[in-house]
Amino acid sequence: MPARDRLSLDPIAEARRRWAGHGWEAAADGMAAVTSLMRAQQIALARVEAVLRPYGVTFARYEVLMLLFFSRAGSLPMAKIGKRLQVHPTSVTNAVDRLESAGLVRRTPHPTDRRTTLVELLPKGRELAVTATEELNAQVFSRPGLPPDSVTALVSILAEMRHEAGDFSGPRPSSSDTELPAVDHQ
Amino acid sequence: MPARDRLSLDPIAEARRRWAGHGWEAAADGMAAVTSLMRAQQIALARVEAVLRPYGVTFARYEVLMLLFFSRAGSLPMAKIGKRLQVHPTSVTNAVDRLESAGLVRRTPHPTDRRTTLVELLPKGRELAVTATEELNAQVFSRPGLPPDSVTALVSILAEMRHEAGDFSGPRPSSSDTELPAVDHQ
DNA sequence: ATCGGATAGTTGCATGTCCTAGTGTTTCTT
DNA sequence: AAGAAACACTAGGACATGCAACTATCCGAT
Repeated sequence: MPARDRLSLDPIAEARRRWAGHGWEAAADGMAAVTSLMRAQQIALARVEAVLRPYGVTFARYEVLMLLFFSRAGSLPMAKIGKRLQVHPTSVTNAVDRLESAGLVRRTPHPTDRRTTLVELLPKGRELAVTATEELNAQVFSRPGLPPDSVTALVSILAEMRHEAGDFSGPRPSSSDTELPAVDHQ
Repeated sequence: MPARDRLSLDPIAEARRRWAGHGWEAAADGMAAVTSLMRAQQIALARVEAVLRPYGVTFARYEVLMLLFFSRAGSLPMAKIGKRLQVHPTSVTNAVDRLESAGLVRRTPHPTDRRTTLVELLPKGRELAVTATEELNAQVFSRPGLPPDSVTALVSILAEMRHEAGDFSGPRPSSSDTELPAVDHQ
């Protein structure tokens, strides 16, 4: 994260004005939204990866680890990982390859379905998951650089957008859902 | 964009519940925000790149094109492009290399400062900028998959986040700023 | 006038992600 | 039993990012 010179004006606000000034008013807000999303993701990812780097995992691999961490048996089929994380099967293969090389997970055959291979979280991986998460929580997640209201509003709006894009079919979680007690359903 | 199976439940809402159920309440919302950001960006980027693909440019290169398009002289120094788009100098070199190969821009020496090279938008690049933008406006920016209120709220929240992260030092644009007429200032 | 630091841009290299396409195996469906 | 579908892997390419090293140029301070 190089300390780049900060600009005096918000470049996205400027771009939005230029869009509007060019007769593209109807699309100006959408353009600003998409561009903001790109930049904000970049910022968030950089913060997360900086914390994760000492542990030798990327965010993609950390997500795999956490998925296994929260799974009942501590293991999941490759395909299920891909679906839950919304990534390509090849990306799962790649991520698991590296996690396996690092001794954090292990591939084991599925007991009944011989097509599928299970990914099993090893003790070392479980330990790393906890440690890295506590570090992430402390350094990033518990201080996202926004007031709490904005954070929940952001989550809510993005959930709406993801739902609209077809990420999940169930009811769109409203912000009030986030206040409900944890219902354990598998 | 493969038509992946949509999940029944919002995976991020589930992860948030698990975080909370594990004693990590203070970080649960932040985790959900960061994860949502990642996924939403992926969705938005996929939509944009799908529109841009026929034109042979990526979003990164399209942004360079638009920056030049809106510049007074139709040309900018490399360094200025990097600062405005918040990307590394190497990324600018890379993007300009490809834009130049495609005959969309041209490198020219700076008249007074012989260190800097100017990137000049060529007619073909200007034409592509307009055409691609109109396509993007029609297919993505003018229908972001969110009600207008949510779009402006999103832009506002992300602006707050970017400002907090040090992206720009000026006043944080409030949502009301987006309603102001286009003031042309260079 | 010149020395040294800062700036501009490029290059090479490594890492990581995503995607397509093709392969082989296994399971499900009819 | 035959065909369709699902699962995982491999190879290869495109792309963005980041760091380090290098050259050339500019500019400020002595």
